[in-house]
Order: sequence, then structure tokens, then C-alpha cells
Amino acid sequence: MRELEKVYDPTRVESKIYKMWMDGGYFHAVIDPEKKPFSIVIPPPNVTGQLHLGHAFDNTVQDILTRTKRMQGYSAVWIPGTDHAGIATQIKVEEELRKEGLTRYDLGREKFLERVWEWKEKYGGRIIEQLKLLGSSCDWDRERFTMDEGCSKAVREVFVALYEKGLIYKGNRIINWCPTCTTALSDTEVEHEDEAGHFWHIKYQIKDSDEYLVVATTRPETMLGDTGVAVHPDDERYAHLVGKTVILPLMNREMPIIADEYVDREFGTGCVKMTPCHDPNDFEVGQRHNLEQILVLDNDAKIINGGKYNGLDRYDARKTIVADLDALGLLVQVEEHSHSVGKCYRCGTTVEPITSPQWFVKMEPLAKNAIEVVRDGRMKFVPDRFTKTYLNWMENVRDWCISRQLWWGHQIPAWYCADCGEITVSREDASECAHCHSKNITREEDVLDTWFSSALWPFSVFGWPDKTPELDYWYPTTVVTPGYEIIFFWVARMIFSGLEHMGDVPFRTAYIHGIVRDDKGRKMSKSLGNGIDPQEIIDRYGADALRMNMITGNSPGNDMRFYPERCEAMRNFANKIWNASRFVMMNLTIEDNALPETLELEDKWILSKLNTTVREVTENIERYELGIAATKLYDFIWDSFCDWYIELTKPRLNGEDKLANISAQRVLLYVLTEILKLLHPYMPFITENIYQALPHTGTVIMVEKYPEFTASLDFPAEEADFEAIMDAIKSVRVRRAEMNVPSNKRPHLTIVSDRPDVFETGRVYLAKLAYAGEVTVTRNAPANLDGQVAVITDQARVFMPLSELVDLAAERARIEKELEKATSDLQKLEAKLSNEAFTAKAPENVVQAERERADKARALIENLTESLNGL
RNA sequence: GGGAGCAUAGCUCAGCCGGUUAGAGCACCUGCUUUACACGCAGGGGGUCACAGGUUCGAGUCCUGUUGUUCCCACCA
Repeated sequence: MRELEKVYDPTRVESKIYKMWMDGGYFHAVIDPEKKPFSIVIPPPNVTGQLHLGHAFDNTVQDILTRTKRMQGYSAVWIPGTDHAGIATQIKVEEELRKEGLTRYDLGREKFLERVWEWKEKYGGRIIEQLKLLGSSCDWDRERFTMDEGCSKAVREVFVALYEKGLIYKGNRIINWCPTCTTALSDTEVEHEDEAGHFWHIKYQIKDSDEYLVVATTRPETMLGDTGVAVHPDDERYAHLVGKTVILPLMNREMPIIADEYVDREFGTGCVKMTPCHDPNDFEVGQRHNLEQILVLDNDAKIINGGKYNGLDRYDARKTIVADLDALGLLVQVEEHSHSVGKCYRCGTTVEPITSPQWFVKMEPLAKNAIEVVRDGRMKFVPDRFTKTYLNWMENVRDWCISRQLWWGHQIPAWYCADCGEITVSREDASECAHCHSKNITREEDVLDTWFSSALWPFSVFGWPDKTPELDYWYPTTVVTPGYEIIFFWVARMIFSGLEHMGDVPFRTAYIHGIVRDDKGRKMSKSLGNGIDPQEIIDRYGADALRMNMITGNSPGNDMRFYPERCEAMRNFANKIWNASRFVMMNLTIEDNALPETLELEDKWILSKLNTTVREVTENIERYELGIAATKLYDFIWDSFCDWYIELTKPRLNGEDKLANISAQRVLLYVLTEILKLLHPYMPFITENIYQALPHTGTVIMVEKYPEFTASLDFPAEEADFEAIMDAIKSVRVRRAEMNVPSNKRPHLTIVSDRPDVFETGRVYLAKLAYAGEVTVTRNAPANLDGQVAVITDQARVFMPLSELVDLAAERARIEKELEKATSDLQKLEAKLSNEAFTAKAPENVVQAERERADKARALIENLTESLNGL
């Protein structure tokens, strides 16, 4: 293991490491009353899906949380699984059929479903395999599918329970219809987009009169289904017409003129054509006024009940109707008009509002509890702003249309009786009508909204409706991590479902994240072709680099842009750790990582810094500030450990003193091991890989104990002292760089400080890291400073005999500039300190800190003046 | 129409409870075969924290408004 490659190659080890974890069964969680439970259910990816960067992000978050908690001694379970994704999957299989010149109807329901299951078997595992490439530590023994037996049972139970409670009903109501997917959609499945359209003003003649009303519409084809015209009850312009009859052009249908508060007098002409079957508002107005309902669009959005327009596609009908109206002189005006159009979230087709007999969940009673648990804090959103988004939606939620005219999904357990006309809803497949016992029953063909089963996911995966130990132990789950785009689809529905069926929230925290965009800030999509395959990134940079990249540099809930180049930085980081470990191993003669009995100053410094890092990182993760924690680890590892501590140990490792050598090894190994543990949840592969090569007492790092703050390793005073030495080193480096001193020039340094003991300890490091020859430490400045260049830090003045390299004039200018800065700083500080309001009101420690700054500034001015005089 | 986010270095973004001299990565400049790493080391340049008010001893951070931008929700035909 001492012959490690200079460059870390993740591709060679990641799959081996993953296999080792799998073989060891480390992902499997068991119920352990001695341990605290921690649980996450995966937002189940679509079974036909491919891993994209959004998944990579989402699952990295879950893995970090799960791995951290597992190491912290929780019984941490992360339940994986996939979603049957009703419409999406059915579309895919239908597309495949189309290539064979077939439709699903050619196959029939049963054969078609066989095809979908085949498809599922073929592609359903793909995304799971991709999740493994990421390093996801899911409990694969507990993998679920929304249409597996257990989940189906849960769906059935919920449907029947809600029906029995009167919370599921069937009704002929306005729903969103997608003519391409030929199914109803819920409100959440419709995406609204503003589109440039027209506003057609049409004359409707009053019966037995020369008078006309003018109505305006954006969808003229719907006029075929008009069954009334509405005006506002207080609108004096039309008061005389209310109750009269108007004649629908083209159809010559007589329709009433009604008065309803719904009409906005200011908008358009103040007259609204009423199409109860194709507009949600008109539907409601129509119900209030008993308007006739005439459906004029069929399932393919072709005209029906429209006389000569029958059979025309909706847009062809629109053109024809407009032309006909124009020919009749009934088209009074055509306005350019931008209006919002609803699109199907699966296929993008413009949906049509259509009245249709569908199944609904009655939301009001369910929403009430779902609002309460968030209001009273039983469940919280991170970041908090999504609370408002959620509440706003839940407070205004309308009944949920759950039936879909698809074949792939959970078929609704309802049977219609041909004899008595009643509906039988049953947990077991019905063989007779529950009302009249007729055998003449047929099953509802529709299936349920795919989100109906996802809503039950946090408890169906643990075996509900059976009472299981898993439910007892792991429900409610600790946290879910969805993107904000599925708050309504999924999060909201899980909340009311959990409350209704489990009597408790499905999760304590919803940690909501943003979406991953491309480098130009655009959403990644197939049509733009700007998607990035995570697998490609993994192949190129490693899963660890991808994970780390996803998690750093963004804050909770915000979108992030994905730059492949940023992965390079994280790959470099992995390489840095690799090489630091190589260094430690190359120097290793010990077999265990116990700390030495005596610690040097620099040891205490790194251990104390490590300790602080442990505390802070743990706190950050606890607060879901994963990015901040990652940055702290990155900085500690690269800056403190690699750039400083490793360099600091070299004198001991290369020196003659055996004991010193061993003690350096011990601290190095100890810190490295702790670093690997801390970083493991973020970069699981490389940390495990290195851990396996180091002397260790555990089995695998993924089940090692997560580091904890250790009071006995807290050395704040020593930490500060050592930083004074670092300060001196840095200052000397800066001066040398400014003066272009070649690195082989090693001048004698004279350090003047009130803390000679500290700098005495630091001599060897100044020599090495500040490229000094000899180092002398004194309390008082030497009498003769001729030819000395000084650098000044808070705790010391360092003199270097380098005046031959100095341009005296430039040096004078430099010092004067520094002096000027110091003087102005001091003035500001003195002004602040002489401000009584400040000294009286600011906290003592802040005032004290300002006093110290002022003292330092004074000392600096004194020293600079002295240097200037010395020139 | 309602609501939310964002606006900080050339680029992409951090910056939690208001408290020293505002940070990182990338890019840029200078130097370096320092025996872990050039996927590296040392150093450097670069910011009126969108704008205008306000609160405060003190504001990138809190409040109000303005502008720009992105998004979500909504039944004005």
C-alpha cells in the first residue's frame, strides 16, 4: 500500500468499494431499540427514468444525511424504490407500440399491461443501478415499487377507507382533459403558460329584437356549447335584457340571458357567453342558473354536438367558425390578446376543461389537519419560506381529481351494477353488487393518479396497512428531500395522507432543494438537449467529485447551475486527500492511531482546529447546512492539514529524533483518520478506500463512529500562539515575494517579540516555511538595525538582513503607505472608542476587541516609524 | 391579481443570530523541478455588497420603497 499511484483514479476503485459495502450488508438497517431511529424514504424516481443531475443532487443529500446519522449511531434506514409513473410510462410503451404500427387498443388491456410490465422489468432497474454508482447507501433489501403488492394493498385500503368516509366521491364535474394522453388530469398536472392569442368579439342577437349583445372569447369554438349569456346583476347597460332570450349564431339556439355576480362589468363588453361544459366558471354559473350542459368536444378534442362542425379538430373548428362569423358580419372586433393556456405536464398538449364523470378526493377536511400540523410546528419546512408556499396552496386547495383514463396504474376498486345502478367499492374484488346482490357488475376501468400511491409512500414502504414493527420504529420518518417543484404533487399529499391514515405526520422535516440548471441557468431538458448525464461526470471525475460539487456553493432551496469544470476542482480535492494520505502512509511505521503522550505546539494547534471543525460541521449538518459544512471540511483539509500541518511535521519526520518522529506520525494518522470519517458522508468512496489502507480497528469507515467534539483536545491558547508563528511566516513570505528574494536565499531572521517562548518553539518552522537560515529570538530589538528589513505582525517584528536587495526609495514609499493606512485605521478606531454611545451600548467583548485593535495599530505605527527612521 | 427568490470580484456562488480588514472555486498576473500532490506550492491584482431612504453605537446582513431578473400560485371570459 506504500506504492500508491501519484494521481487518484476514482474509476478504478468505486465499484469495488460499493461491492464491498453491499457484500458486508452495511446498508441494511435493523430495528434496534437501543438505537435512535433515523429514516428517509427516497422520492421514488420514475420507473422508466434515467438518472439526471437532479436525482444526483437529491440523492447525494439523502446519502449524506443517512451516512452521517448511521455513523452517529442511529439505526438509519434509507428506503429506496421507484414509482410506476402512470402517464409517463404508458406513453413510453405506447410509443414503442406505435413503431410496430399498433395501439394499446389493438392489444387490449391485459396484453398491454403485460407489455408495460415487461418494459418495467427491462428498464425499471436502470435508475437503481445508477443510484448505486453515486454511492447511495440505500437499504436495498427494502426496495419498493409503487405498484408492488404491498403498496397496491395500501392504495386499495386508502381508497376504500376514504370512500367509506365520504372523502372520495364520483361526480360529473369540470376537469382538465389532455386530448393527447386522453385522460383527465388534476389541477397540479396542468402547467399554465402565457400565449399570444386573440380576443374575438361576437354579436349575439336578442330574440325578437334588432338588438345585439357582444360577447368576447379566446376560444370561439366553445360557442357551440353555449347555453346562456351572463351579465352583472347591477349592470345598467344590460338590466333590461336579463331574462330575455338570445340566439346563438351558427347554431340558432335560444338561450337565456342571466344575471350573475361572477361577471366583471369592467372586463370586455360586460357580457359573458356561458359554456358550462368547457369552462370551470361557466360550469358553476350554469349550476346556479340551471343552464343546459352541452358537451362539444370529444376525447380527442374534436367537435361533437356541433352541427356541421362535427368531426373538426378544435383548432380547425376555431378557424372555420371565425370565418363563418365574419362572413355573417357577426365578428365585430378581433383583439390581440395574451392569455394563460393550460398544458399537460407530461406531453405539453393544451388541455381542455371538460365536464366528465370522474373520481375526486374531497380536500377540505384533509387540508384542515394538514394546515394545522405545519402551523403548530409538528412538521417544518427547510428553508422556512416554503411554509408559506405550502400553506397558501393547502388553504385554497380544490378537490383532487384522482381518476385517469389509463391502463397502467392502480385500477379503481369500484364496480357498477347494471341492475340497480349503484356503485360497490371494496377491499376485495367484488363478485356481486353490495346493494342488490346482482352479479351483473362491471369494474371501473379507470386507474388512479400516480401521485395517489406516492402520497402513501412514507408508510406503505413500511408495510402499512399491516401493523409492522418497522412502522412503529421508523414512522414518522425523519426528513424528506424533494425539490420545490413537487411540493404540491408529493409533499402536500403525503402530509394529509399520513395524518389521515397514520394519525401522524409522514416526516418531521421537509428539506426542500432547488433544481439543477445548466451553465447558462436554463432548466435541463430533452428538447433543449442541454442535459448532462451524471454517469459521464462520474466516469470523468468520480462520484465523490460529483457529489461534492453538487453540495458545495449553493444554499438550501436555491437553484444551482452545473459547471462540469467545478467537478474538476473537486476531483483535485480528492487528489489532494489522496496525496496527503500517501504522504502519511509513506512515513508510517506505527500500527495504531493513538495520540502521543506529549503534544507539540503545532499538534495542539491542528487538534484544536480539528475539534472546532468537528463541532461546527456537526452543527451545520444538524441544521441541514450541508454546503457550509462541506466548505469547512474542504478548507480544514486543504489549508490547515495539507498546506500547514503536513509541512510542519516534515522536520520531525526527517529528523534524527525517533520519538519526535513517532509522535508526528501519531498525530498525522489520528487527524487523517478523523478527517476521513468527517468527510465520508460527502465523499464515501475515496474515504473508504484510503481508510482500508490505513491501520484501523474498525471494519469499514461507513460504520465507524462519527467524530465528536472532545474537550481534552481543545487548546484555544496554543492555537492562538501557533497562529502568531504562522503570521510571522506569512509576513516573511510576503516580503520575500515583494522583494523577489530567490528561494535559495536563506537569511538569518531575528524575531523580536514579547512572547519569545512562543517564537522559540516556532524557530524550526520559520526556518523551513519562511526559508530562513538561522533564527534568533529576542525580547528586545538589537541595537543595530543597519541593513535590516523588518516585517511586522501583531505579535512580533522580524528582521532580515536583506537591505542589499531593497530599493531604498521603494521601501520608504512602501512603509509610508503602510504607515498612512495604520494611522487612518487608528483614527477610525479612536473615533469609535471615544464615542460614548458605542462604549456604552456595544457588548463588552466587541469594545474590548476594538481596544486591542487600537493598541495594535499604535504598536504598528511605532514600529513602522522606527523602521522608517532606520532607513 | 397575489406570493416568493435572486441582484456581492471578470464568471459561478457562499456569507447562519447585525460586530475586526467581505470569502471560495474558476479565470487572470508573478515566482517555484521545496523528497505527498503541477489535479501542486508560495505570492498578487480585482468588489461603492443593484439603487434610495430608514432603524442602530455599528448594516452585505434588519425595515420601507425603487429598479432589474427568475419562479410559483390564481376561474376575469
